[in-house]
Amino acid sequence: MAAMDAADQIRASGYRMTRQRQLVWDVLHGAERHLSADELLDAIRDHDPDLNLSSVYRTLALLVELGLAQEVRLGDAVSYWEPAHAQDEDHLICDTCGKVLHHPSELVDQIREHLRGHGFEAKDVKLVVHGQCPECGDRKVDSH
Amino acid sequence: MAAMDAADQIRASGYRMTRQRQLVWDVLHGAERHLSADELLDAIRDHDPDLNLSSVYRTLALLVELGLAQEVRLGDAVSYWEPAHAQDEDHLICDTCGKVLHHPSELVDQIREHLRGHGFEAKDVKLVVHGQCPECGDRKVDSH
DNA sequence: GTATATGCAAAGTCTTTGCATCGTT
DNA sequence: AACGATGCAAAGACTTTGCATATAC
Repeated sequence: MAAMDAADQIRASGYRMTRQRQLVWDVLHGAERHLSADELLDAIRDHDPDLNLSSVYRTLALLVELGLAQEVRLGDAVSYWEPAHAQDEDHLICDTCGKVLHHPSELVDQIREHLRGHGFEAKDVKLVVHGQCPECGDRKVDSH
Repeated sequence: MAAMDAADQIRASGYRMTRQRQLVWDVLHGAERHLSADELLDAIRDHDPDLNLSSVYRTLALLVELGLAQEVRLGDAVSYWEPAHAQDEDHLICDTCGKVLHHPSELVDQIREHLRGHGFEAKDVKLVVHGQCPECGDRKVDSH
């Protein structure tokens, strides 16, 4: 059973596969960190100078509709985007180096269970943590 | 030691106390849920029809500067505002009744400790959970 | 060939800012 | 009286939309 790639899934859903959609998906999928629509456009223009920002937005909306991408709001005015991973509900943002980590752990499940114990049935959990990642923390001596 | 109210604190910080600032503070402080700048304005206009949206924004910025209010981003385009409580780092949003609860618990501390155990020093933790609150959950029978 | 996707420009939403006037100190 | 705060309108940042053209199927 060959895995369906994004192009297949787009076509299988009755949409057309275009150069622009492929570019957006490739860059989004290959990115190490979250990108805003604008940053995505910049990155794509290295490969192909002719792509419009509105196409980026329209493609992102399509990818979200198909469950291939998701929007992330980190607390700024802009939205960031990443390939969809249901488990990536937590975002650890290092304020020193700027990296955004996903914490591959049971943390979100723990939160869910904790809340269930208090009667709140959690459907969607979003955890955004600013702080200092292990690498950056190592370089800084504790204050006392 | 009499507690300093918002008006005192504004004056003590060298700012002037105005009708507009008082209104914003009163409504913000008395609100049961998070309000956007626009909603805040609507609520205030019940008391006083002459208040400009830009004054609302400017007052909110001032209150944040003084540590009296804080901005909350729940995942929409708009910002919401509430009186500052360091402990209110979690927002439980009921998708059925729309209420926003603060979970008065040790949950955020647990998250912090969990992450510390993994080497990430959390400074600012934001937890936004959509789901169903105890009251609304009770009214709905489990699917099997 | 036809219907969908794109590019461009215009509009929309939320927030901020410049400037003359008003109001607190 | 002086200087900070307000109202108004204009501009800014980010995103969406209308429409003619281009392109995938």
